[in-house]
Amino acid sequence: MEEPAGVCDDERVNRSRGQARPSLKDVAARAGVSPRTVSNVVNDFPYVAADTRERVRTVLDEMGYRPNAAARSLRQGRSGLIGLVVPELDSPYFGELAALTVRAAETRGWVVLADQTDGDAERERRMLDGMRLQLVDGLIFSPWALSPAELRGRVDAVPLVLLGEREPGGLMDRVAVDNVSASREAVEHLVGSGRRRIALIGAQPNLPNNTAAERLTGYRAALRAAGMTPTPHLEMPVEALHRADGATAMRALLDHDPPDAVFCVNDQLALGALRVAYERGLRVPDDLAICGFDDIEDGRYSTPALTTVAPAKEQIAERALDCLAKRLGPASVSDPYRDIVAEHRLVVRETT
Amino acid sequence: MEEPAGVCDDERVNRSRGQARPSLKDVAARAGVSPRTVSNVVNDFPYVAADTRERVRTVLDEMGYRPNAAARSLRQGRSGLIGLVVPELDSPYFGELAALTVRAAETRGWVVLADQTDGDAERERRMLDGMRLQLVDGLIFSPWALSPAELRGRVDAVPLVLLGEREPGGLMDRVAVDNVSASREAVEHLVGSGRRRIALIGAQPNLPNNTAAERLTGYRAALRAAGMTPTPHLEMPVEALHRADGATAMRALLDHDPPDAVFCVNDQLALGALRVAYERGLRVPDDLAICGFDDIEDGRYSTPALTTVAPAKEQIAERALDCLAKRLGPASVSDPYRDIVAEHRLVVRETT
DNA sequence: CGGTCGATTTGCAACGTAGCATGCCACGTT
DNA sequence: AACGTGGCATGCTACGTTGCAAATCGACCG
Repeated sequence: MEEPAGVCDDERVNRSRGQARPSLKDVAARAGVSPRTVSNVVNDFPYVAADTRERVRTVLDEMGYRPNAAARSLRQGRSGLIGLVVPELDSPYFGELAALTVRAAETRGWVVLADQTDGDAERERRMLDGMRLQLVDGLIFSPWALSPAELRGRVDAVPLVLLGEREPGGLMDRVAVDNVSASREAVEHLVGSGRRRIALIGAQPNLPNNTAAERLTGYRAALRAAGMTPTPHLEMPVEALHRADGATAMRALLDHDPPDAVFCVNDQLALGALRVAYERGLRVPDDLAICGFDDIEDGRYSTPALTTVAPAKEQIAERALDCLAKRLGPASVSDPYRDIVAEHRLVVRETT
Repeated sequence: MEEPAGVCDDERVNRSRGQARPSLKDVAARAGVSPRTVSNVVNDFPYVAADTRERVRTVLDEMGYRPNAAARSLRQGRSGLIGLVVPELDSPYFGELAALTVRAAETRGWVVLADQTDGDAERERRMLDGMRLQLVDGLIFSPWALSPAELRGRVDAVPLVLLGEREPGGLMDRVAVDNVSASREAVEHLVGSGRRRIALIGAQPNLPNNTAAERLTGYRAALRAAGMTPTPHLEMPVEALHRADGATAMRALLDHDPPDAVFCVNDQLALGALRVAYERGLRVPDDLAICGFDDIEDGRYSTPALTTVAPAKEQIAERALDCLAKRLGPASVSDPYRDIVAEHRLVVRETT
């Protein structure tokens, strides 16, 4: 480790590894001012003479100074990073959500650190308790396998916003659509178009995941409201919420007890089901109606195009960031936790 | 949470709200050892007596100590973060790539900071030069709008791996499939199945993006090899590489000069084209064959399922991380830059 | 019993930055 | 001429951590 030598004026542009990046001190030495003054220039502090500012700016440019994020973070106690933890980044819904979150965070000067848990409880725990919590100013977390009790038990001081999942103690901020109402509307739409044997794909009896459970609740409510009786064997459980699982469930349904409509708890399942309908030679929507949830882009271009429930994803991202911004503000501690309901709407396309 | 009594009174500024996270010093005071010893325990330094280690461990647990990432990063000059910069996180290909990268990085003890540029040149520049470069140990960058010349001009502070794009000077590591060969194989497959009027969707004449250009080259090569002459008006330009663009291009083709096959430079375009074929009542693959590129999951479940070129995405992620790991290692400086070719294979499904 | 060695523990310093308080200067006022 | 005053510049310090080297201790050897 050697000194950057202050006066070194050889510009090594194409060198594989230039010397260490200049610090405030290096710039200060070159500009003939104190490090503190350079800091004042960098941070646009008011009392800096115009010519000094000019000169320092020039040197800053020359030397290609960039603030050291670690030092800043250490000094100010803020990193400007927020964590986004979702089950999987490669599922369309979470991909879109991640994109929207990154975009929205950018306008607030935040950088997003994205992580996925693959729906694994252990990994979810690690995200909530692990070291990287010391790295982010706040966390947006979409739980999957972790029970609400465990969520409540977390000790950390970092502001946390839950997506989708409600934490029963009311001890955390949360943003989600009204899954029960939304599902109910969707299924009522199926009922309204004359369907009588309406199945559901996507029950997850062994997971504490509220989202699927709430959508199941809405489905049942719609059936009952129409004078039908929810039938257990029309409620298809799935391992995961991918296309393959939707396909498997659809095959099982068709083999045993063909319905005239399926409500799927997400679009991926619906697209899997749609594919199976095609394989079996069923006409959609004539022989079988299909409705999904999430309004992922794939569904808009499937053949036929998928009817679905569209949650206001931008709103979800924005509101989640709002929550964090509020918690990171001055009055953070005392504010009551919020349960924000994002909008949704039923988008009727060609599968119903 | 109880008030830690007694010895802790000498912490004055540290505890703002009684909830401040404990530092090594706090733990040390409570355990009756020096901060350095606590550090030794945390880092599994060998020379620590068994009972001391035990005692310190207990206190660490009690106080819920977590290392401060900023301080560590400042001290060691390494943050354990790597940046992943892609055009868009919500496009299936990059979503899958991001997921694989995050997963692979995890096994190496790295955390991924995901960013998207929306294909905007200015934003790409910002990513390459901006502050967050001071935050990450390395960068995996998938350029879109930035010209190779600009790439070369960057003052390199951290190791950089390019995805897809080749930087002509050979001054950077790069991982990509052999786009020319892969495209050629795909188009040869179309030729081999008797197609004679083979269009391409996805030319990007105004972008320096090599990927699309290379795939165009492969397409032309295959045609020539089959004794056909590439026709400009069968090479459809697109604004972006989304489904909508594929649909638009397909409509234009069908309106003016219907082909009997289309090779699309990515799957999203192909799915958009497929959708239009359906709208126009064309039978796929009888009337029109369609082939894509990327092997995104949607294509496996579309109706009919999409023939495509499958790049070895896991390999791309792993190799890119390999490059970074190597550059971050001791012999970093002198190593020659590598141009890694990832594998690919043609996956024939139902659209051809 | 002095000396040496290895095991264990510790103090000091520094990474780069920004908060705080103070010092310096020119200018205008009393 | 002494005294504010406001604009401007700068030391000093701490944020939490770890590399380095030195200090402490008991045990063992000659």
